[in-house]
Amino acid sequence: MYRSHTCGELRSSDIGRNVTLAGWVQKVRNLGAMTFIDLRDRYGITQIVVEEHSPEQTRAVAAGLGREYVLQAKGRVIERSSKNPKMPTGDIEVAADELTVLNEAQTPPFTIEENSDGGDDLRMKYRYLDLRRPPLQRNMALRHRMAHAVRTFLDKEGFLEIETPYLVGSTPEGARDFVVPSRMNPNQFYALPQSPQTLKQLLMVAGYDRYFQIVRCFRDEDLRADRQPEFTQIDCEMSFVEQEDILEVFERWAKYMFREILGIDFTEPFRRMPWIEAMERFGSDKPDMRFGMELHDVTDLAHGHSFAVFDDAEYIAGFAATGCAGYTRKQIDALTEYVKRPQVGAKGLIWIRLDEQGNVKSSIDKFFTPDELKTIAERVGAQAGDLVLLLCGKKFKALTQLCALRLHVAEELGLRDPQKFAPLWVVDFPMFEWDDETQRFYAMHHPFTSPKPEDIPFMESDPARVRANAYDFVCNGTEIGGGSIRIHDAQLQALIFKVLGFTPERAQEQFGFLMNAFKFGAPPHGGLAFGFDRLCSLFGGSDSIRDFIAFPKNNAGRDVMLDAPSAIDKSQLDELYLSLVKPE
RNA sequence: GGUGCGUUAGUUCAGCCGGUUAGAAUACGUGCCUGUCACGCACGGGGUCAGGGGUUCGAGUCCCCUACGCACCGCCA
Repeated sequence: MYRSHTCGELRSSDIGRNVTLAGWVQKVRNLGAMTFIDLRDRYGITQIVVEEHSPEQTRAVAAGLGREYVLQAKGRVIERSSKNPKMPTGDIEVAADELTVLNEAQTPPFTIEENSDGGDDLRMKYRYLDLRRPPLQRNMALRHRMAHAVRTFLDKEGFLEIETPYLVGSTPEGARDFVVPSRMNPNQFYALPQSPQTLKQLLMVAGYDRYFQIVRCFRDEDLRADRQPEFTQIDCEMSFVEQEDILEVFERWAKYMFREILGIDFTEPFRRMPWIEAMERFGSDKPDMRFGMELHDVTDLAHGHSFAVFDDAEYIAGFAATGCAGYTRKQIDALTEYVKRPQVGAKGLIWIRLDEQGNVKSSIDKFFTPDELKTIAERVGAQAGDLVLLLCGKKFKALTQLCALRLHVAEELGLRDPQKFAPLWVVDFPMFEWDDETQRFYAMHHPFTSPKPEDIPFMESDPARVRANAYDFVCNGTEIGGGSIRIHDAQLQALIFKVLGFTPERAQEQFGFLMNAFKFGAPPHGGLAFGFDRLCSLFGGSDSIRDFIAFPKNNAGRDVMLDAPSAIDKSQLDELYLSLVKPE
């Protein structure tokens, strides 16, 4: 028996027991006649004490220990003469009778403690060491508990977890596919699924009216802090449902998750907001609702004052930065610099200061009377002590820039509290999105999304006007999930493909399997998928999903621990009928 | 495909306007220390300043290229 207890479980009630612990040596504090050893496993840390009267052999082992040695300690639980209230096990320690080194360890390249001294890159290279650290172990445990809670809830609701294949066919729309060559089918390729979208719709045709899967998805696109080439979705689909039925089930699910995992009760229904309203009030289809500072259109008030910047702009809007009237010139300049960064892309920033006495001061004093400025300030909801920030330009461009500025100011004001959660549903997304580059419409969600029945008449005359039965679940400015009611009618599906510029032949070639299936009795259906990694990072209070994935990829999509991707042997290439071309 | 920032001891970083022997903290090693828990004290070892090229009497420092890392834009139905 290697151990009788873990390193996290002994308490003062265990005093007097003979125990055996095993774990990793986190720290050795040698005081001369006595030595303290912090022994760590994933359950916690227990202090082992070796004293002058301990057996000679034990003292010798203690003297030779290094960091991360794997150690077995046998001894008696005793009360500490000086307790450590910071540790759960801080009232006791184990007086070692016998120490056994189960394995030695090289000195690790960074400290394996609550807060490591190692940088991201190094910790990624030695991920197995980083994963020993308590924060990562908490994250992995959180992820496990969340996956478990998902399955518990959906099982109770009658959902079946059904696995779909990872080797599937390539799809032209959407993200770039990862492809896998087929040895048995020369010059042909599988693709790894970007999502099991069409497969789960086929399961609906097959009558599995409540399906879910916690499933890996693959997209060969550039990475971000919250984007990995392989990521995990909670993928769900239901038959004989309308949008309202799906939102009802998954709102209960989300509340269940908040309650089970975080102990937070949401008694009120989640907010709902049409897409256009989210864009106009927050400049984003995933607004952060933890704080106010909503955007307001002031175009009518701003035009016609001989201020060319405004008069030339299609849209002028802004918001009141709460309590920022005291911002110095330097701070306002910094905000101006911020919006002028290429990532934001604004040309400049207009401000109106509304001080505590109600006086106005503005960068556009020359063009507006104080009363006119006050009217603008009132429109954006400014109170005394606020700083009104205005941007202008093309409508959605200005709104998007204002969104960035709003989040930036909120960050500065500490309003983006990771302990606070503001969930909402964004609904009524547009069906199509125009792409200037290719001069055609793309499906904003995906081409199987159903349009609002009342908008179908505009499908060919004014596609931009058509709204979809599509919805996103948003929390704290992050898109956590999204879905739609699908098309189950082959004719309507054919019409959508037409609007998207598919010839009937091409639609048949790419999605024939789905359209054929729809001829055999497809039920009305719809569903949604949640980004599980993002959900974990949201619940874990972190911005990076990498902290919640055991073995993530770096910025360039590389696994620096495995050193993948890598070259393969000529013989492997030959088997696959592949030859390599030198990159430019 | 693009933009910005970065790369100096095992690690995290400092290193001014280009100047003579490149520092700190921590980790590591040795010794001392009976209540530590960020133990303390003393001593010690440890550097291809990412790589290459250039400017200069002289480059960690300035310029160019490359590699790598991070963040972002494009992209992500």
